[in-house]
Amino acid sequence: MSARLFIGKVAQAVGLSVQAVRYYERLGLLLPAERTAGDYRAYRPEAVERLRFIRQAQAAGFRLEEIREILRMKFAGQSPCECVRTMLQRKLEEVEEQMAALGRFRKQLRRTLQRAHSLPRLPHRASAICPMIESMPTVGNKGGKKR
Amino acid sequence: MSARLFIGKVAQAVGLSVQAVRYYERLGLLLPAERTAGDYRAYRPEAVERLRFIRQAQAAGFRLEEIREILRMKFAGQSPCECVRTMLQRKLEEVEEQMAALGRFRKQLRRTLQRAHSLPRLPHRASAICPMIESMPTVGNKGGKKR
DNA sequence: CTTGACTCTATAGCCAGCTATAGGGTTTAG
DNA sequence: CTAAACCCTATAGCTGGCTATAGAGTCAAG
Repeated sequence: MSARLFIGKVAQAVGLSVQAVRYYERLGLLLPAERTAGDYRAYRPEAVERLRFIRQAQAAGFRLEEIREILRMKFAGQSPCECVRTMLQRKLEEVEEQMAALGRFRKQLRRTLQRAHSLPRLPHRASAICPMIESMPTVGNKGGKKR
Repeated sequence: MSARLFIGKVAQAVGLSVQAVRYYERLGLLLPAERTAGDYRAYRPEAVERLRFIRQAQAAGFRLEEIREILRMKFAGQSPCECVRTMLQRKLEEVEEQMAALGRFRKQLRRTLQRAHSLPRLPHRASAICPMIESMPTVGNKGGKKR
């Protein structure tokens, strides 16, 4: 009789918005819940756990699509752990890369700011827009973003 | 007579797509070019320099909106350098923050992978989806992205 | 039975920086 | 004069993870 939760309760329990929960369902992260006669989603408590898992996995750096795959595997009776380990490994490498890129960018910024002290304040060459920026080497990458 | 470049040449000269150049114009980064009788944009060579500056500024980590402001200042006869310095300073702080967040995330990942070696391979508790992920502490932030 | 809180679907919008497409017109070498 | 290569505007779509809105229906307490 009880043990059925409407979406608002479920969302509240995990700290998500109602729309986010519906969104997860649309993406296939959440199995479609049973419905009441009036077409309300009626969740069982397991759904809350599943949503909590989703949040955990997000915190672990997984994208929703990846999470869906993990859940699908589990649902298919497989243990996703081996695969998850591989994914985590890959994440780690990505993070390393991002950090390296950010580090390069930071160095760049520092040097530019350093140089700023020794540049003439005003006026600039007429043709220049801002020597501070113009004197920066072009780094093909804008600071750790993909592209 | 010569010295007029159509958009394709200009784009090619700076390594942008034609659409990107038009997009910059729409955003106000590029002054509207003169037009031929047939409504083609006819650029003078300065436009190439301006676009190059835009790329530099992008590489410096500025967003297009910020670049537009810098250019507007210059156009208004002001020296944007002081302001640019402030912006660079702020960028630097942002980068520091991002790096710190990434560092925390990396630590997290490493610990999780470490723990993976000591976890039972199979089978998991029925209720668990993946203990590896479930054993991770929730870190409000998914690895250095904004949000 | 009313009322207010809740829910439903479907659609559009946000961020940033573009790319892709449709359906036309222009330029210029040969 | 033809034809290829170029250009024009306007609109829609991409990425990812949502949020916001409209317009309608449902649930449950009193």
